[in-house]
Amino acid sequence: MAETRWLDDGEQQAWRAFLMAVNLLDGALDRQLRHDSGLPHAYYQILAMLSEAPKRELTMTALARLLRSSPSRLSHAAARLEGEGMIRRFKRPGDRRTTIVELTPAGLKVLEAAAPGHVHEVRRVLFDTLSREQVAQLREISESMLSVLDPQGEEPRYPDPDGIGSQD
Amino acid sequence: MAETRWLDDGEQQAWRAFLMAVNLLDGALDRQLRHDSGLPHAYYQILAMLSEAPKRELTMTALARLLRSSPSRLSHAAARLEGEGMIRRFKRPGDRRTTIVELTPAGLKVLEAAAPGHVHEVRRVLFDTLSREQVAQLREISESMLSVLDPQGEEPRYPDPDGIGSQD
DNA sequence: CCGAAATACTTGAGCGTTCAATTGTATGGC
DNA sequence: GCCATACAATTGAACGCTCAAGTATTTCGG
Repeated sequence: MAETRWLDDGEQQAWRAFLMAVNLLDGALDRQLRHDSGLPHAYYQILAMLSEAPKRELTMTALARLLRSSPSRLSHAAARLEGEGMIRRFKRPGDRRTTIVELTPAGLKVLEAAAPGHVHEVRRVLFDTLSREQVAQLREISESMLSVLDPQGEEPRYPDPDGIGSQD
Repeated sequence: MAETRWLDDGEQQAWRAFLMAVNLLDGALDRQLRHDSGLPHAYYQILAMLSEAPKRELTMTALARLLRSSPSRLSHAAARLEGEGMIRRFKRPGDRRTTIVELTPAGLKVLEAAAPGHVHEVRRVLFDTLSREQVAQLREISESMLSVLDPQGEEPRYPDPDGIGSQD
């Protein structure tokens, strides 16, 4: 391997600040959601994603792909969420490998109850502190990272027929 | 609570991209470090922080503060790292509540061995994809978040007497 | 000084994530 | 049609993190 090119001062400071911020951000969101709704952030995202899908259902694989989650992680999560009645799982007729996950009315209720507090927290720790310009910058930076971290990154766009909308 | 102000399109897209990116970034760093050195990213950060401290030692509380880690988390981590001989813990003479953590030569070796691969990965997924300007933007955005997430945020500056430098 | 409160850290249970292995099902080559 | 391969999802163990509770020590008010 070639000689390591260490981070210069600017990079170092950006990196450290970024790491700390992300670390704390994640903790804050998770804590707020867990406290107010009993859901970890990752589980909230599952419900949110389902709520926007046509018929509020997706295959496990599609859902995992959208959330950039491993199949295993999703499977474990689905087990809990199904046990609590927030989602339902059933095999797709015609391909018995495929499992379809559907958001139940109970799950939708939980999501809708959790959404306002969550959005409030996202605003508090992120958007309220950033200018409109910084939001655009953050988006470009994030997409830049995604181009490396997830080159295949498709982001299927639904017409959002009757999901509850921009709750995340 | 007042009517919820949902995220507008720009915010929504920035937020989603940011979430995915951070999620994948964290996974990538953790995977690389675990694979190449057996250390989770959080543990690597502990060693890195210690390596920069005077005499390569800090109290548990100071270390936790610097890493924005809970005392509990650090305590668990220290137990494992000590068990593997990478750090050493001892009581401070004069205040028997206080525990001092010291990076051992063995711990420093592990850190130095892990550093190049880690920095390479950080470059690959972050700095290589960003312009110099974007790095500055990311830093400001991060510090903006920190002002809310960690208002007390002191960042003690050591003269870096003989830590191995900018390995993180 | 004495007891209450603060400080410093540790512990154990519960939980989500990861990784590797496993099961079951569909498909493509021949 | 058959078998190897790919695909879809699940499982269980290991492990790090969180939270709440606990231990030990020090400080501080009256």
